[in-house]
Formats: sequence, structure tokens, C-alpha cells
Amino acid sequence: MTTTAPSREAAAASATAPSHGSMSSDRLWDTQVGKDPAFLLARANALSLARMHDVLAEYGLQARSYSLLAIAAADARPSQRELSEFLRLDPSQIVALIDQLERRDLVRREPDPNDRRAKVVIATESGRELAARARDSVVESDQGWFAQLPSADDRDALFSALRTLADPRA
Amino acid sequence: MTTTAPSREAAAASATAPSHGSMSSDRLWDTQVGKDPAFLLARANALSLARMHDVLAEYGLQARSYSLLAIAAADARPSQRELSEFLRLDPSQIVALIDQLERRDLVRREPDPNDRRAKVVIATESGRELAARARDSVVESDQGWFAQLPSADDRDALFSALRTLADPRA
DNA sequence: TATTGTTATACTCTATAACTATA
DNA sequence: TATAGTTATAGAGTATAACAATA
Repeated sequence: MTTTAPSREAAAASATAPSHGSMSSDRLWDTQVGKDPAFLLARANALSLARMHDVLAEYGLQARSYSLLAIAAADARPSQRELSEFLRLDPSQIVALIDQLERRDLVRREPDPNDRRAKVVIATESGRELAARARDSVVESDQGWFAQLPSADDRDALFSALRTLADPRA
Repeated sequence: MTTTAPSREAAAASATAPSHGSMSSDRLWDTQVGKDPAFLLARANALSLARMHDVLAEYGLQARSYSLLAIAAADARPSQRELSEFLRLDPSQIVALIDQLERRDLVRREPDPNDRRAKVVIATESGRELAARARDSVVESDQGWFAQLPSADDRDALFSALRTLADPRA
């Protein structure tokens, strides 16, 4: 989650019978775009994000606010700059995100003793509780979704590849 | 590409020496969020999309307009509804996208003889030429980026997994 | 002189609802 | 009655530049 915007409604029809009109046409999938790895990555992400959006709605969170809260709740003590880089959001968006969470008393800003320009983001007690509950839902939902890959080896291979592509240190 | 919005500037610093401040902090990567497959998927996509944005700027295209043009240029004869589902964009956004490309004489609308409500999108000759040139750049860029995975087996496993997650028919 | 957080602003993208014409 | 395309609009997300405080 986080990064990029949510993309639309429910997604990923789970019904067994496509009945009438919701089937994507083979003609489009047979084009080069339908085989372009970057397109597949984008489309998979859009579906994942839509699912995450649904899961997190119960907690009044979105992918990005959940990510930020979860990092704070993990006592990572991130500065806003670090969050900006990690979540790939503009520093001014981080301000807005933290403002939202702070209004709900889920996080607070604390001056960094080592650099008084910087502020670290700390989860409050209720922030930790919400993050824990949301995390359980997210983990469960992730498992269900990635179970579309039936083999654990396939899933591990995917996760490893994503890590390589996502993590600049890799 | 396509689906979701572009996410920021250049991304994916290729320099060998991170020099001073651009290194993401290990503390954040060590949290559960940094290991969440959905987060990795989102972040990988954000980096991919930023790269695609840079590549396509030369042609006056973005990920979504490129995808639409490439599908039309492949003679897939998509209706706007099909494009909406395939690209996961609202029908009204498809209207706007086609309007843009039509103003540049890259595509045109044609009534569907089998259903006069529907319009199929056709690439013009100059649209085909632009799509071909853009496609070459995209393919080259994709190859370079996914070469972060040195093993062809690993890349194939990733592509296969993404296809499963992205394609509702899978 | 450079960096952190902040504010302000313009722009793009997204979601929704209504309308028309066909089916 | 339902669907394809269109229009309009409000809201959310994004990119940029400027500013005060601190390094």
C-alpha cells in the first residue's frame, strides 16, 4: 500500500460465474500491453490497493495513513523526511497525513533531541491499538489475496523479486 | 503502467555512491510495513511508474495514454467500456484520454457496426508510428529495470506471478 | 549555505451523478 | 429496463515554490 493513489471501487470480482458483462476481453490481453511486465505490475497493484482500501475503511485508514501509523507504532521513530522518502510522498503530504492522524490522537510529533529541526513521529497508545487491529486485518487480507498463487515457493519468489525492485538498498 | 497515478519525480537513483542524504533508513525497512508484500508491490510500482513517466515524456505520452494508444495500434479495436475495465479507469476518464489523443490525430473513434451505442478506438497512421517508437523505448527501459533481477528464471517467475494477480481470467 | 518542517497554490486525478442515444 | 458514451463537478492526490527555524 501507500504510494500512488487508490484507483477505484471494489475490484477483483470473486464470483465463479462471470455471467454477462464483466469479463475483460481476450483481444486486449493478447496485445503487447497485456504482456508488459510494468503494466501487469501496475494492474496488480491497483487491485491490491482497492482491496487494501476496503479492508482499512473499517478503521478509518487508507493505505498511506496505515503505513505511516504502523511505522510509528513499530517504534521506528521516523522523521518526516524519512517518511517522505520511504513512502515516496512529498514532504508536504507527510505534513497533511500526520495532521490527520494527530487530530485523531493516533500519533504525535516529538522534537528530535539530536537535530532540533527534525520531528519524530510517535504512536500514542490508542494509535498502537488501532495499528495492531488494522495490521491483523491487513495480514489476513494479504494472505488471502496472495493465495491466488497456490505454491508457497511461487509466493516467496514473488516477494523476493518485489523486495529487490522496491528496496533501493537491494 | 496505466492505472494509478504517477507518483513523483525521477526516482531510483542509479548512482553507485549514495553520497549524503538519499539513503532510506534501515529502521523503517525493518518494520513490518517494510516487509508487507502489498507495500513492496506498491513501492515497486511507484518506481516503475516514475521511470515509465520519464521514458514516455519524450513522446508526449504518459503511462495511461501510452497503454491506450498501444492497444489501439495493435488493432485490438477496443470499445471504451473495454478500455475502462482493462485499464481500470473510469469511463469518463477514458473519454478524456481519447479526446487528448484524438486532438493530436493519434487515434479516432469509429462506431461499432454491431452495436451503435459503442465506439471502437482506432489508431491513425501517425498514432501507429508514435506507438511503435514509444514501445521500443518502453521495452528497452523495462528490460533495463527488470534486469535488477539478474536471473532470467527469477524474472520469469515474477512475470508469471504478476500475470496471475493482474489478470482476472487467471 | 543547506536542511527540516510548514504553508500556499495550481494542477492532475478520482469518484459520482445525471443526461442522450441506442439496445 | 439496461448499457455505451458524455458532461459536469466536487473531492483527493500531486508538484512547486516560498518561508521560518535550525544546522
